Amino acid sequence: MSSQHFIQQIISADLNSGKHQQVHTRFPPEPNGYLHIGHAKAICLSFGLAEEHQGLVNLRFDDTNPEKESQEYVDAIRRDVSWLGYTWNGGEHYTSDQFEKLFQFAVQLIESGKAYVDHQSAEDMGAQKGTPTSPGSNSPHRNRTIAENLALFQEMRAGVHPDGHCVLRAKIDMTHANMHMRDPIIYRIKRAHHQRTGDDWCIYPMYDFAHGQCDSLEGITHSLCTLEFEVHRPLYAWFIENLDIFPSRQIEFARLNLDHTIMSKRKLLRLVEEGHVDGWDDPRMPTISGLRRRGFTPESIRTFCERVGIAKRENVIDFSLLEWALRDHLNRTAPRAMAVLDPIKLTLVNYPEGQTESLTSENNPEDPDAGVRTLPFSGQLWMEREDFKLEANKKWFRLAPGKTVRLKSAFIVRYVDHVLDDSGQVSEVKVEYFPDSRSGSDTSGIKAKGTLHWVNVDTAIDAEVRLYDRLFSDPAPDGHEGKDFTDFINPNSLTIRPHCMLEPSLANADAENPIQFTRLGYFSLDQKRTEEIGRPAWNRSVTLKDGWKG
RNA sequence: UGCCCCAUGGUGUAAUGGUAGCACACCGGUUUUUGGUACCGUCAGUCAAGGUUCGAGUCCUUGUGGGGCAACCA
Repeated sequence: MSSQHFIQQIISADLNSGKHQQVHTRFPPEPNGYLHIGHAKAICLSFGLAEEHQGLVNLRFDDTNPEKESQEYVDAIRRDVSWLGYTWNGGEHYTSDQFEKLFQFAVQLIESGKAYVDHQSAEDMGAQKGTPTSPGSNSPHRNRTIAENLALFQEMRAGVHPDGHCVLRAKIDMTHANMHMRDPIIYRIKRAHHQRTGDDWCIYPMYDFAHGQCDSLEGITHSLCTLEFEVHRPLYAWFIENLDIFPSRQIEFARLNLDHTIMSKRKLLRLVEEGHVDGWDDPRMPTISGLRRRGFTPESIRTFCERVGIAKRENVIDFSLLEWALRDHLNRTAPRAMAVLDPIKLTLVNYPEGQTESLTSENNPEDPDAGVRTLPFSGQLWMEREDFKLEANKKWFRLAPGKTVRLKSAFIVRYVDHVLDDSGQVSEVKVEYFPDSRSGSDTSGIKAKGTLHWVNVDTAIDAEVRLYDRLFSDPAPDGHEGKDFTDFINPNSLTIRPHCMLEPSLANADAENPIQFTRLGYFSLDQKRTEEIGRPAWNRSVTLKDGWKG
């Protein structure tokens, strides 16, 4: 029995005490942006907890601010949650479905003398609110009669008053130590077209007046949110108590922070709008859609979220944990293939002119069931530029004058000569091969320390490969006062290799099945870019761990 | 000069008054037709001071440090 985090403990206690018979959670995004890895943590938590207890999860779109929200975001959110592998078995809900009910709640509050209409300007109300260290003061409209408030609120709904002319406030305590309890605004007038309710409403409830009540109406037992809502909890409970409805409970946990990236929707939106990235799904983005396009798997993200844990303390997770989760999954599942990213020619001087042959190679040494594939081979191959060095020491296992290496799943070869191009760069390496060193039936007795990947020239696929580095060069791009996070954008976050050489089996690849390019990393086909350029384009999702301390 | 939350190796997270453990990262080794994987090992931690207790990472007090709270945003 593994240990439980504090929310699991609360749930166990509630189940054991009989407070609840079933766990019912919800994931409540505002459809005003794309989901990111931080949301993935919240999703895994709420869906995971329900799964654990055979409970229910609702997907709820918190759409109380029509000016910032849109259907595009609703669709993207649905897609991302599904992709992570979760099903909202408690149904799909919208706060806007409850607008009428919420209006009635407000009326109920007015009728019990706990809400009033205020006609002051935003500035005046702000001034009366006080500060965290000094109490606020009462509005001159605070003691209107119930009848007056009822009439005015009906007028607000009926569109009698212009935008911003008045608001409905809860009557709590203007001297409360918690700013959120100082007569919070619960309804405002806003003539904005809502993507679902159209122009039915010109007044919209505020977050605090909608969230807890929706939780309650949906029968949510445990309403999980991030720490910044901690100070809202007394208000959340106040509405539920004063409305006398199902007692959903809000519990807060620490949000996810990742080093070398940013996690605020507002800032991610700026990256998109200012053209720093290709869009919300740019493979460098920490969005779910970006990670998906980058080649991350749902399994890896879920593993990551598990490892990150749940607690109340502020945290910054190493990006390497995310990379580890991906490698861990793909090492077990991704088929291997060979590709040369920076090709130079490798000529076997003693290989019979015009001859070709077929070699076999295992698809995944970690998984015998993955089978084998055939590789065309000849005397004309591509090899990686960085696998050859003119001057090498004893620690260099790859090709160099005097060195002998194994070509993966093929033959052992020994350096003979090399050719320089006009600019003095190595353009071709010539080697002799040992016919009796064939992989699987090696009788040569020759030992080679290094193994190189290669691709046969005649059958190679020409492809674009996109290599990514972190988007920000600073571990905390938004943590510097006086500096904008865009100041820390890494100018080398994307490297495009326009003409790479891939083994022919990769002709059948698709975006859903990541591949390990032997010795290089995990890669996945980029559907969008492939269509754009009319030939294969691949993304490097993550490199292999590089144990070489050269 | 307020209120609320938090504090365990570099990072994250366990230990529910009774042996401070796990993972990632780092470093080293073994195996290896991927300088990958796997396996083994090293390094490294309870913010401070008091108190309660046979016994405190855990409970209490005070301090220190970090975070949050004053949108007609969520």
